[in-house]
Amino acid sequence: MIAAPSVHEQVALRLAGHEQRYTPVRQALVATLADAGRPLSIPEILATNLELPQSSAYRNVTSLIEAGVVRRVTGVDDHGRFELAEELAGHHHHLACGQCGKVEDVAPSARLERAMAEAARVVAEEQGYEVTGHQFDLVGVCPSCRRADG
Amino acid sequence: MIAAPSVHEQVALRLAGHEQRYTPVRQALVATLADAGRPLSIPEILATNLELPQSSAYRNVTSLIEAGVVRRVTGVDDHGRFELAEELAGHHHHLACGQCGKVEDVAPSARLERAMAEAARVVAEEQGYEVTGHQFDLVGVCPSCRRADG
DNA sequence: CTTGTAATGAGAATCATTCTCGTTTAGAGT
DNA sequence: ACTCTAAACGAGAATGATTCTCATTACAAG
Repeated sequence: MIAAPSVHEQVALRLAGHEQRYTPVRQALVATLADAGRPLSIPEILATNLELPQSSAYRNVTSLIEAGVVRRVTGVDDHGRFELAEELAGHHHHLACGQCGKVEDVAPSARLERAMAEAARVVAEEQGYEVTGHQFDLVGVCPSCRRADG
Repeated sequence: MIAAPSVHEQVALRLAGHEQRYTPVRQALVATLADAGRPLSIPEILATNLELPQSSAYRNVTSLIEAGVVRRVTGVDDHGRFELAEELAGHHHHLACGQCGKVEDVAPSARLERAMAEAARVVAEEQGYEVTGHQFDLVGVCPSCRRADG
């Protein structure tokens, strides 16, 4: 799966809006995240970009987050995980393996989204919050960990 | 709000099952979490237990997690947050403030739970995962941060 | 009362992440 | 193409949450 060309254009545009350049390192990061189609940790990103220094990975992921291109996802283990913002990758949810920590994307269903929107509205009213988003994560055991468990 | 007596009994029982004692430090931790009614970070726990050493807080929270009494929740900032397991505190969801990081408990609605259960079933079938639980977090801005923003 | 095992707490160690800083590069203007 | 300025780079140090180490203490059973 190759990233759609428009993704790179949008990223360049957003970075420009923050007076930041769309450098080769950043292009590589965006391409890696677009290809993966699931949130990646920094070690996972480094594993697919052998030449990339750790400090550059962290610094540029932060830059991309500031530009609104990338979003940080907190999974079940200690590693932060990163994915393209929903405007670029589409709205979706996550399925995390509680044993190995791997995270997959899950497509949203209309019924679930409706129920969540209603929940957000109710909570906003009851607690006085301004609700800006939601996160729905399923936790389970992935096929390969199920096999390992026996 | 005082913790129901049965909570302490259940905790003692579960710890015993792991050959661990329900010591004063652990009682204090459970009482603190039960009183709070929302996930607390270690600094928050220490703030309400001035005599408690940091290393004991971390060690005993870990013990309680291993005994299935406490659950770790990852919020919007760097601090891990801890709450009583759902068997003790009841099933619920979270509402996190994206600015100050505070996390509140939110009661589940039947309709939302039904939609989530269906989503879990579909995903389990499609991806081959064994789904063991879910997490639904709303993100927003809490009343006091809304005021501060102006 | 002894004895084995769990728990304690102070400090060191670990590990993800962020910062520092001297060097390099991209892009606008000449 | 040449220069200039600010952004970006990368290696390593620094930070900060969390975990580990270890000598000491407290509990439970015999």
